[in-house]
Amino acid sequence: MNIGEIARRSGVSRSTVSYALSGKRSVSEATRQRIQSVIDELGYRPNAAARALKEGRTRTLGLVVPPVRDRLTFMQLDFVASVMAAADRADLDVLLSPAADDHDRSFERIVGGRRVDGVILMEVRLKDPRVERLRDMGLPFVTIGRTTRPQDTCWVDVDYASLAERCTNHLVDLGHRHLALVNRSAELVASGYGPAHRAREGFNEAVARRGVEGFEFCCADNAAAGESCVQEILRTHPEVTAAVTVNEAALPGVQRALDRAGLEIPARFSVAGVAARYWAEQFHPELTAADVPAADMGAAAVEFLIGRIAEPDSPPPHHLFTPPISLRNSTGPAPTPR
Amino acid sequence: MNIGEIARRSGVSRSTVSYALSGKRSVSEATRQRIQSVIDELGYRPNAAARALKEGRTRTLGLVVPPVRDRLTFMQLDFVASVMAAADRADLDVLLSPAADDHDRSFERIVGGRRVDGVILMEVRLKDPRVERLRDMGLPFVTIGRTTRPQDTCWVDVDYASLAERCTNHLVDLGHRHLALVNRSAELVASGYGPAHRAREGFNEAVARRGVEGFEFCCADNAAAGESCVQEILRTHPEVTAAVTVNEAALPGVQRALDRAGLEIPARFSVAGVAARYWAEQFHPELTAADVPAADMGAAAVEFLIGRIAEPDSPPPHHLFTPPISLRNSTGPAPTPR
DNA sequence: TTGTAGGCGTTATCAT
DNA sequence: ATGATAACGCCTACAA
Repeated sequence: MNIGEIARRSGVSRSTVSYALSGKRSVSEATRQRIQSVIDELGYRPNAAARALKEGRTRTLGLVVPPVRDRLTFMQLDFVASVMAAADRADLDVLLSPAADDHDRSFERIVGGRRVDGVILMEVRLKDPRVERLRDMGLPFVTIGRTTRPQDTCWVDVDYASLAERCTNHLVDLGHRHLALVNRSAELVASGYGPAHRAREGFNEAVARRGVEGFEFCCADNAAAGESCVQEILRTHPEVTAAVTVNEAALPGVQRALDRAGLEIPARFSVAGVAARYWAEQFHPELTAADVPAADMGAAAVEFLIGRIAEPDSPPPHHLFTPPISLRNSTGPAPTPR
Repeated sequence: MNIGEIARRSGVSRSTVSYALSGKRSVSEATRQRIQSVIDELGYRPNAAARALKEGRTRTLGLVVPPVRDRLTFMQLDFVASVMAAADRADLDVLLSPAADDHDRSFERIVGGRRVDGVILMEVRLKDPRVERLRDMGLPFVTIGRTTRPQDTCWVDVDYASLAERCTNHLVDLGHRHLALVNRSAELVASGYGPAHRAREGFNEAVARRGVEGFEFCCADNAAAGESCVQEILRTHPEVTAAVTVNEAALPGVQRALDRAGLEIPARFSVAGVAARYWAEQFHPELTAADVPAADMGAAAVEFLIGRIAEPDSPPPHHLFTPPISLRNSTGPAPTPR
């Protein structure tokens, strides 16, 4: 079924059908209705490929997600969901691309084949070849997280440095003098993953300024790793009474390790951090944490991207989210040594 | 950058470039190399829309996911991830459509606009208008879950009836005489959601056959609902000593309610069910459960769909997954009444 | 108010 | 081994 067939059956030309549909020039009410009834009867829909070819745009957004080896974190999933929802509101489709770098076939197809009008790039690293590629292609894009040259790209990000710092300060204020940072995995740190680097900086900064002791531990994004990470903390640094965590996927393991060690939260051990609200509330007692506003970030990313598609040469906007730390029940005064 | 430009710079015709790329007719090694070097230099990629228009296929799969109000369950997420991975392996792109019924604009765009070669439909209901629509369109599709007329569609599903039955039998074998079923939400049941209906059937069947008492409780897909659901079970039926659950998202709440009621698992209360392995292992003690093989199901769905795209008139295959129940530590002998 | 015709970038048929 | 050309379905400038 194509526009020619509709035109034939309506007894008009193809252009009239096209205009009746787009409204870009006036069509007499009588013919408009006749055309519409034929369309309804046959269930005609314009072919998206033909339209894309002619118009030079696809009305589709690319969403580049980390390929699934370790499961996506809730934060990432919330983000995907909110991008979907925001795109849907704007009548845009979302094409998924599981790609960690610019050589992944999927990335190549979507970007090289001009399958999308713009791209949202999740989990960018400080130096990210995909960003270079998109820039070279002249394809509008928004990154989640910033690269090392944030001023000339469009991004949304979470201010991990300041959040880690504030969590640390909160714990020091409560009297804790020996703190651990449960960071993301060593691989992520090694690959130049911004949040991990900035969480470290913020933690180290706060620890130094307040004159207390801080130990950083890298931890893979899963519960088992969280459990063994906390076990290691307790073994190697028994004096530690509080932890800052930016690793939400490790939280259930953190919980379990503390439970098993008989360290009641927050009486004997305090935990504060950054997490999707879901995980914070899943923690027991509920976690004092900065709730990453993944939904807002997804909506902002889509909004930015739509703007850049419309005006590619406008200065790229960005937004650094610094959500407040919700005081819940996982932090308390440092236990008095006995 | 288009094929004409490559042809011009290589000093050949467009068709030669096309054939050099596709290999569908022989091209002399010399010209092939010349063309290739021009392509490499300019970074040319065939335009996907033009190709789709000409070839009549998009090399894209549509994945229809439930729109995000309640968060997607892990099972669903695993499924999305595995579809992505399987599609990627087959060099197919995935277009996302958040749609609960056939009138959702996103569904309409993707299906009506022929944006995809085939569709994977998640969370189908027993009677699902999207299925009718796809059938009418003649677009190949695979459903996750079966409708009431499973023989003439292509699907993969989990055998909830038999799994619920087997969990129930296991608990009865252990001496439990008063059991509860923690089912999915009342809305899902009302809307004709297959797994919820079939879990109920399997549970009722087993309970009747074994001559024990069974109570069904509907429960929304989140932890809070799980907690209040268990509280209600304990309040209204204090004689219940075991629960069968098909609601993985409720598990953390189930756990919390039992903990708070002081009912040790499995000494005082047993739980068995169906869940993504992740949740089963997250439970404490680990949950005796049938682990839904979401990854296998996603891969199978993609495989089926590719087959149907290739041969739309072949008899539609389907596969009912009946994963074994992994005996873990959440089930034990019924407590002796005191 | 409506029709005609060209072109978007590809692939493939028919020539050479 | 290669080239010219028509078609895929749509949109829109130009003409009437």
